[in-house]
Amino acid sequence: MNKAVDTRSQIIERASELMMQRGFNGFSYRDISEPLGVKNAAIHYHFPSKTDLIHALIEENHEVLRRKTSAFMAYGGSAREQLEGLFCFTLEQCKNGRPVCVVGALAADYDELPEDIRRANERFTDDTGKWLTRVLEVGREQGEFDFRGDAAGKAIIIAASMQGGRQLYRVHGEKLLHRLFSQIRSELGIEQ
Amino acid sequence: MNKAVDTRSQIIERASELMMQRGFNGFSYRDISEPLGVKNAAIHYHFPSKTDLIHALIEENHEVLRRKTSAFMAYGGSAREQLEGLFCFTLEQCKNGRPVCVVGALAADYDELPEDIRRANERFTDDTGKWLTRVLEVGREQGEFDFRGDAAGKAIIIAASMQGGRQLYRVHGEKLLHRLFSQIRSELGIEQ
DNA sequence: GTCTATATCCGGATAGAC
DNA sequence: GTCTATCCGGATATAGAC
Repeated sequence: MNKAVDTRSQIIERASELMMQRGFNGFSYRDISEPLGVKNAAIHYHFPSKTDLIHALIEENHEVLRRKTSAFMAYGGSAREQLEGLFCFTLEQCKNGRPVCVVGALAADYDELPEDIRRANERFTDDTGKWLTRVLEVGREQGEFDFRGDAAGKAIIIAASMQGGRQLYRVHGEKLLHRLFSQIRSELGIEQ
Repeated sequence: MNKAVDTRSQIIERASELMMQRGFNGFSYRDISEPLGVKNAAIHYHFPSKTDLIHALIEENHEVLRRKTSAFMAYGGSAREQLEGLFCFTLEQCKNGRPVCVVGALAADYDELPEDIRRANERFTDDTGKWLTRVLEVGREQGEFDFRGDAAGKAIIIAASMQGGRQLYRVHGEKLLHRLFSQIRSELGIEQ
């Protein structure tokens, strides 16, 4: 692993953090280069334009999600644990200064974004929705969850509320997220 | 109503639209002044700084919400109608190029915002939560809704999912919002 | 692969004329 | 109350040296 690879991944890491903190228009190249101890030109070398950087960043986040969820999809496991993992992940991200998820961070600028970024974003949310639907289905089959109706519909309201919850976290803090998680558990028939 | 008042309110109107479209950092004074046929300086006359403008904009939106909801709070009415009004309002806003609500638009930049704007935002979301909780309570009392547990918790998940739904609207379009609305209705025991 | 230096543009904001 | 003119800082991006 040479220096270039290292710088490249550090840029993506820092850019992800900034995106989730401040959105697409909320950070500059200096916010990345300064803490990394490199110059703006170094970023342009790895990613010619800002949209190239964003594209790489979405793919990277997608890849992380894939790794985290593939084990469950392939071999089965506790649905309850998967759900709590989602809650935990969301809470940790918020606490670590990443209160806006990638999709949310891009939402504000969506129609200015190039087509390929929109596609990448679409695939990302699609995969998340499918994973959550599967968790709900498996959880019901295994008797961990108790709910009626369409698992896909349930997945939509949960996924949407997690995104909205991140926004409300900013305004009302951690307590609100815990109340949201409690409500979701309660609606899945999980005694707490 | 003289010219100044008119310009002032037009600025707020246009700024609201831009905020909900692109977020705090996503628009400039030119985006406001050009379509209004005035110069940037005119905006600075009415609102010395950008945060002054944002503050006025939140208050204005809050006022609109207050007017829309006060009748229900004071005299009672159909809770179902109120809920459908919320759905309709959200969908119309999305379709009219306002896919991000004020809270969401500010979320990305929240910790850069001055204290008074944060307060205004807090009051806004508080009032929304209280209104929705009341709608759910009244709806259950009147037999329009059927759900168990805490109405405030239900309000949180619904409010959060509406905000998140707006973000997902960008990625997956109107169909997703309709599925979200259906799911909420179904979880409130409303036959469709 | 990373640097320095620079180009180009656009942002919010202010001063002062009308 | 709105204009013109201007300031100043910061943004993305490029050219060419090392």
